[in-house]
Amino acid sequence: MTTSSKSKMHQSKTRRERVEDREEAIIDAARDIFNEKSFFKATMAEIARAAGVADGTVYIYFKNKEDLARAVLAQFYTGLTQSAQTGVDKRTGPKAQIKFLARHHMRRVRENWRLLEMLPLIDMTMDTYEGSDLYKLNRDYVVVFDRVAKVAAEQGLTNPDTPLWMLRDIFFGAMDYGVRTMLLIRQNEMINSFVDNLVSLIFSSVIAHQPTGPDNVLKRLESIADRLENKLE
Amino acid sequence: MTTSSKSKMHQSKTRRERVEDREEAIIDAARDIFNEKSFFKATMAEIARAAGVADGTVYIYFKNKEDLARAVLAQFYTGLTQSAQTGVDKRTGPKAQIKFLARHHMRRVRENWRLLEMLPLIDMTMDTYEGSDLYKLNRDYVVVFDRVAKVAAEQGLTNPDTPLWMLRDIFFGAMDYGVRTMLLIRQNEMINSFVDNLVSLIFSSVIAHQPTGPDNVLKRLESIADRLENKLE
Amino acid sequence: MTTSSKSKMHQSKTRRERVEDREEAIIDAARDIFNEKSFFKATMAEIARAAGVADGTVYIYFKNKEDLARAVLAQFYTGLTQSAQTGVDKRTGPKAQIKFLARHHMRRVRENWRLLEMLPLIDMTMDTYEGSDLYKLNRDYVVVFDRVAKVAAEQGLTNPDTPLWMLRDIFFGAMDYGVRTMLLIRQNEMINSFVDNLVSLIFSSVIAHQPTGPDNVLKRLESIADRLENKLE
Amino acid sequence: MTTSSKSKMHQSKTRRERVEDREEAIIDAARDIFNEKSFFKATMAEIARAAGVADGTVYIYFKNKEDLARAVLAQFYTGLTQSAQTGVDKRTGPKAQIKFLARHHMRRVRENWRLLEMLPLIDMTMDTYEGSDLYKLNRDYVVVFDRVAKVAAEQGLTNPDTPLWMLRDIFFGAMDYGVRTMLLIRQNEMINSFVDNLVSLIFSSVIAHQPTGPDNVLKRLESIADRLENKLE
DNA sequence: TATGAATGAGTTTTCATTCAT
DNA sequence: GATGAATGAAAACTCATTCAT
Repeated sequence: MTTSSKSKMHQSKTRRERVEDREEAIIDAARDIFNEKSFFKATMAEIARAAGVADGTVYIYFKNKEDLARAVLAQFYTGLTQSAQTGVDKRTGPKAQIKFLARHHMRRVRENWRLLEMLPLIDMTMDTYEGSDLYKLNRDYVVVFDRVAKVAAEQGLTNPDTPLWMLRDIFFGAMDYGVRTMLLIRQNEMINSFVDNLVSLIFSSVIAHQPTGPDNVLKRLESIADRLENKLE
Repeated sequence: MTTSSKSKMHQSKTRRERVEDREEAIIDAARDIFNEKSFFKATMAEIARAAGVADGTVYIYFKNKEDLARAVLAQFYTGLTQSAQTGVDKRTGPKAQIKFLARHHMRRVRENWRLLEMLPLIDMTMDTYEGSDLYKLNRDYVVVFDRVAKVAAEQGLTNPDTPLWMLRDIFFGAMDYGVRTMLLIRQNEMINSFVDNLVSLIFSSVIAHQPTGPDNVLKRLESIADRLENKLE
Repeated sequence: MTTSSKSKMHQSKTRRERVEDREEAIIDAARDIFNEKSFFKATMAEIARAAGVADGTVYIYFKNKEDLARAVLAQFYTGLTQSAQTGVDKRTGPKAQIKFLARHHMRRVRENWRLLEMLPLIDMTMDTYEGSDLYKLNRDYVVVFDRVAKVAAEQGLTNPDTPLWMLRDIFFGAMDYGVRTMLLIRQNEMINSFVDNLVSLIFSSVIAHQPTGPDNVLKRLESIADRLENKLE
Repeated sequence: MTTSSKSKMHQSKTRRERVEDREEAIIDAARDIFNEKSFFKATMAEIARAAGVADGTVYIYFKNKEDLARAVLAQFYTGLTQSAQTGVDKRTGPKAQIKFLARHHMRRVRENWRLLEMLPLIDMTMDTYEGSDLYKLNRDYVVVFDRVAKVAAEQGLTNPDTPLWMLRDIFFGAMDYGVRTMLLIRQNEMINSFVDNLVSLIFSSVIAHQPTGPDNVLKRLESIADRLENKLE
């Protein structure tokens, strides 16, 4: 590569573009390696090799291994949010949208679960997770769900007693766990059935939600019984 | 522990007992360190120091670091299953039992979440997770839930369309995820509220078909009164 | 084990005998392990296990690993010398005796070559090899050859210009080397042919001056016939 | 090594040259340490220190300790073969050439005997010694002898009954053994005398090699006596 | 910017040896 | 004498990170 070629205006890539290409190549390579071997078993040399750059070059773009991992997760979440939102926009009605989100999430998690395991390893270390870039990106992602769930709630499709954040934890938690057991011991293609059940559960709670007088009393009595029982331990 | 069981009065412990104590001391120390620092950041030297033994001693009891981690998880699951079952036995009715299991699970996971993160690191490596000791212990634990959930299903308290294993994944998944978000950004003491919502979600799908009758609540209250009386004697 | 049983006169072994048995058992086990794995790859625990004693017991009989190795080699050389001398005594004429020694040596070395590799590892460390016990035992062994070779020289069967010690080095050196190449790349059963050639080389230099007379051969055959007759009685 | 080969005058070495220097420095250091302390007693840290590099640097050039030892032996054998062949080429006549080879070998072995002891430790481990690089290098070396010995045989200077490989084993075996006893208990400078005797032995065997009728009968009778005698044991 | 050789702290693991029982 | 659990010094090897070119 001669220096003269760099000065021409009609060259295909600007210096900035080339730099961005490199950065992306490194992130892509890191994502694959991290996802294949987990954060601790992956080595920087391996990642550099996969990216087609020298060991030292990685440190020009990323301060250290953890920083690189953060960038990988950031890229992952950004893409995830984007495709999630795009899919939601294409659909009508909260139920269809949530179903899409569920399927979309499970597929992506299934392909990248080892990547996602890095999150607590990396970010929880920092006392200041809230406020961190990664936290914000994760927030952006779940907001896609939140918006749809809010509409569902407004339409009376979900149980008004369950706060949104809890619904969200149940939604994502069930899927993350489900993906793992599917990977381990179940056929891979139960995602659709899993999603149907999960979504119908979330929506079904409201079907009969018409508390009457005696029901309320019973509920309160049950709650009292629970509390007494737990104290008995 | 009675002293009478020892053959010689002038020595507090037999050699065998001391060996067992040591093994337990090492497991205990390892559990604490693993839970504090995660598998990869914990060092064997650190664990040995915490257990009050020399570095080499750990290797008398455990073949290597992974083997030690396996023992830690085995001990954890065994205790978890035991206390779960004990708590279930003390309660009447699937709903109360499931509520107990949920609270119990969340409390334990909250204190040991980094420990539980070791599981995929260790056991997924083996191609034969099914059939591994750890798999069996985990199985034993979820079976406690399965039994209760089965009764609930038989009583028509849950949605008959949702298979048991899916209910299980939703149950445990929601909690594991919930614990994390609580640790990160929410007040620690939302567990009760979270559990109430999760359980009501699981049961709610049929709430209208077979409402909890006054009989059940009365029975539970009577049972609680009995136990309180016994305790106060 | 009660003390009373030790005081009885009719017991099969005296205390001293039992101690000697143990010592021998340890040496035997050590010999096998050393020969199988070499000095550095063999572990004391392994040897103790093979000998059927506890780790610490080995150190009652031998100061340390090197000391044990020395004892093993001493036992080996003692036996080697003994069987060499016995075989020589049974034969008549230097040539037959040397041939026997050669075959005997090669067979033993072939079975124990890794054992013999310990010698330089152990004894050369000491600046005072001459004067060491092992040196003396090795000396005793080669003396068996020396005596026969001296007779051969006196009978003019060997080249009078070659000093005895050189003949000895050639003799043993050729065999030790030959055994190795046989172990590595040649059929195991070339020993006889190798010996014939080596011995004929040593003797051949004078083959023309004093050809083996018919008398000698006749004498040997007569001696053999005698012994066969004795054996058949 | 000429300076003209470098592209820039102001730098003494190119990066590539420095890398090669380092590799050689490590091999040289390793050779010295291995030769002084033997494979197992030498430590990688010690070798690194002697080579003037950090511990980790050694592992850039050699996969592990065994690999380093292999490189040391390879370098040793390559040099040995080269100087042997050069010396042979300078001389005329098989006898003079063999004498040179003998002296050359003994001098080199005397300075490096502990190095050569590594060979069985390293290469015998591999089931496939034949075909290994080290085997080939060793082969190349003995071939220098083989070629000369073949000429000697063709000129009728050696006993035609002794196969070449046996002559080779006797030649090298006698010397390796001789070096050891010289190191241990004899004056160092007996090499020349040893070589003269060994070579004359190898060549003398043929002096009188003209088997006549009665001689053959005697030989056969002797062989029979041998066999009978060995059976008598 | 890019390179990749060099670094060296840090880790796991082994094993000869000791010593309380 | 016998035991075997405990010790802890070593040693091999790894890898994130740096820096001269």
